[in-house]
Amino acid sequence: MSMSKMNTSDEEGWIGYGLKIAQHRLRLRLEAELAGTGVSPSQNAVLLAIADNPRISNASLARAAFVTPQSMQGMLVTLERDGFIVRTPHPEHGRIIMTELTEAGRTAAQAGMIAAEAVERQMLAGLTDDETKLLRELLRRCADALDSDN
Amino acid sequence: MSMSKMNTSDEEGWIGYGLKIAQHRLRLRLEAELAGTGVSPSQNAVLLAIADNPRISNASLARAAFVTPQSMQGMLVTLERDGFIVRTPHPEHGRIIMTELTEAGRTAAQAGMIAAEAVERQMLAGLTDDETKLLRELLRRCADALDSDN
DNA sequence: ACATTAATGTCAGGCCCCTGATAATGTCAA
DNA sequence: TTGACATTATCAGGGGCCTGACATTAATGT
Repeated sequence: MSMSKMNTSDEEGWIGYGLKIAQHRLRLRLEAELAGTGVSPSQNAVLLAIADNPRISNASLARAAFVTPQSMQGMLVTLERDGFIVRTPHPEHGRIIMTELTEAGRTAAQAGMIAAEAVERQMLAGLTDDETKLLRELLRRCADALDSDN
Repeated sequence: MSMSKMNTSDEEGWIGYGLKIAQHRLRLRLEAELAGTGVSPSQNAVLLAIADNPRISNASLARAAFVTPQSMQGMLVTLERDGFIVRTPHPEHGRIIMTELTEAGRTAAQAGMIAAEAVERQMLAGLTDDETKLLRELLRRCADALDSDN
């Protein structure tokens, strides 16, 4: 594989690989941190989004999480089945269904926020403030370069 | 949202979020680039791993891809069903099943390699060589900080 | 007013990844 | 040899994401 191509900056493999590893471990750590709450990392993100934006619609949640409405629909069905949210039709807009946290949902969201902050802190423990800021900027520039409709 | 919290380096949200966005767009771009080959990004990664390591076992592939043997098992079943690989029992070891590329698999792997390189280039188009090297190092340090068994 | 378009919610089906469980095959020490 | 342990492969079931297809409602243009 790749026999001595020491031309530019290809040392030690692709950035896409490092990206995958970092997010893989981030997910594992967050799963472990959320073990007591009964929600997955993805579900936790949805609960936090609802906490920040009550009575939000399925489509809006999907856009916020960068997933399709069908994917978010599946998550909301599960979250409602498990008692973390309730979904009620919009009083005026006949088609929108509002999603709100239950008491269990608020409890889980609060614990999930603490868990997410703890994992983020652990991930950045070895970085200085300047390095953290730089990393965020580099990631944003990579994402921008990959944007389909730039 | 986020009303002026200019304390340290928390500007513009979490690194975990930026990580998710970058990998999301990377996956979308790679899916588009692989559209003609009939394989997904995950399948492409498996084909490349087999190309680099013929007669590899399911368990070894799973370790290389950081997934469980059960997950890899599902992918191999699909790849064999679609004619990209063949799986034959190991002549000596009795339990191991060797995985090898078919002619279609080799063709797809070659096209997939080109596609992956193209997407990587696009992602890093706006970064200097030094910035690329720094990004790779920062990602590695983040992954190390999250390692369970460090 | 009417037709077209956009937005929303939903069902069905598939892929990728996970945990739990099972079975068969090395491997190695007592 | 035998028994404990590790490795490998696999089945079953679930979560999270996707595309395709559909129906309903809102918004818009003529």
